[in-house]
Amino acid sequence: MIGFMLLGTDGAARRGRVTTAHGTIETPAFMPVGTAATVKAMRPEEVAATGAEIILGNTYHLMLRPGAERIAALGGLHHFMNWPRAILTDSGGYQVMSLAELRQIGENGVTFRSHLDGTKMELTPERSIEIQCLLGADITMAFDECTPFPATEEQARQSMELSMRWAARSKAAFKDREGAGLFGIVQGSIYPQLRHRSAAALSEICFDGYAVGGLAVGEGQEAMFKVLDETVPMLPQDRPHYLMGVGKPADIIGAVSRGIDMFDCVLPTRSGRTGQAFTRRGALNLRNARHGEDKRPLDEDCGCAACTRYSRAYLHHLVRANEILGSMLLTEHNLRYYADLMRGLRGAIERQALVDFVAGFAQQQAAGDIPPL
RNA sequence: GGUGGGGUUGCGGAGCGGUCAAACGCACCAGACUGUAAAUCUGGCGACUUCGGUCUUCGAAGGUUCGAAUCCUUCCCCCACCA
Repeated sequence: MIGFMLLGTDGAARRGRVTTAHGTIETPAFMPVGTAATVKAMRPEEVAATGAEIILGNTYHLMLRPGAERIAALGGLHHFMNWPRAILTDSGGYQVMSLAELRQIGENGVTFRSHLDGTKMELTPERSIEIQCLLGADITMAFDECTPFPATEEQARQSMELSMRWAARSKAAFKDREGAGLFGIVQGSIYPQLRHRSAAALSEICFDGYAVGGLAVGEGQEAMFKVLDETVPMLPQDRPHYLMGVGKPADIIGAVSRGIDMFDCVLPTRSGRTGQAFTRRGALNLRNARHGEDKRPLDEDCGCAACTRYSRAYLHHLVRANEILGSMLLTEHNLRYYADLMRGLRGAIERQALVDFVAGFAQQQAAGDIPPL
C-alpha cells in the first residue's frame, strides 16, 4: 500500500503527494526513465539533484540482464544502482508493443525472443509481478499489452480485454507490502466506450493507482487529450493518475490540466543524447550550425550545470564531436527542465493559477528562441 | 636518373567504353525521437530548374569512338622501391 494525499485542485488539475517506502513524491511529477538500472548518461545523485523524486526501471530489460534474481540477491534495485529514492517499474507491457517482431502473445502471457541473444522467455502477469517484487519496486505496474496505433475498435477491444484479465491476475499475484503499491493500466486505444469499460474494470479490481496506457503511440495530441477527457473522470479520484510514456512539455501541461498526476518519458534523456534540448523558449537542436559561435547559455533561466557553466557553442561542439559530456550535460539540462516544469505546475495549481501558467507557457514557447546578436 | 603505382564530386575511396552527376564511408546541412532493441534513425549533399529536365564535372591539353572517368599521345604533379 502506498499513500496518496490530495493537497489541492485547480479545475481538473490536482496537487498531491504520493508516499512510498522510499520517500514522498510531490505531484504532478515527472519520472525520468532508467530502463536498465541507470538513467542513461547520469549518476543517480545527479538525477536526484535535478529534482526527480522517482525514476523508472524496466522488468523486461532487467530480467534479461542482469536478471531479477541476481538483483534481488544483490540487495534489490535501489541498492544495486544506488538510488535511494522511489522506483516505479514498468511491467514489460510496452515491450509487448515495441518488440512486436520478437514476441508472440497468448492468453497466458507473452513469449519474447530476447533482443540480446534470441533466448526465448515467457512473461506472464504472475512472472512480471514477481520480477518487479524481486527488484523491490515501490510502484509495480500491472502486466498489459500497450495497444499499437492504429487499431480497429475490434482489435482494441480484444487487446484491452486481455489486459483487463491480466490486470486481475497481476492484482492476485501482487503481495501487498508497506510503502509499495500496484497500479492498473487503462487501455482501449482512442475508443471512449472501451476506455470507460477499461477504467471500470480496473476500479472494480481496486489498485493503488491508475495509469492510462496506449497513448502517445501515434494518435496525436488532440486525440490523446480527447481520450484523457473521456478517461480521467472515470478513474477513482482518491488515487494517483499516471499517464504512461508522456511526453513533450505541452503534452504534460495538457494532461495535468486534465487531472494526471504522474508522467514518465524517454524524451528528455534520449533527446539529450541526440542533441535536442528543451528550453523555456522551445526545443533547440544543439547540432545545428547556428549554435557554433553562440556564447550564450542554453536557457538563461535554468540553473543546471549546462546552462550556468557552458555556452551553446561548447555544447554544440560536444554534440558534434560525439563527446560523452555532451550527452551528460544535455540530459542533465533536460531533466532539470522537466523537473522545473513540474515544479511550476505544482505551484500554479497551489495558487489556483494554472490557466495563467498554461497561457504563459504557450506564449513563451511561441516566442521562440532569441536569435543570436 | 631507373622501374613500378597513382591523380575521381570537401576528405578517404569504388568505378576502368554506354544503364555515371559517378557506389560506399566520413565530414557537412536539416529532420525525427513520447511506459528506451536508440550516444539512434531518416532525408539531403555539382549548378540551375516551369521539377519534365537542362548544363558543367573524374590532374591538363589533344586524339580514337556513335559514345570516354574508363582507350591512346604529350605534359604537369604525387607515392614506393632501386641507383
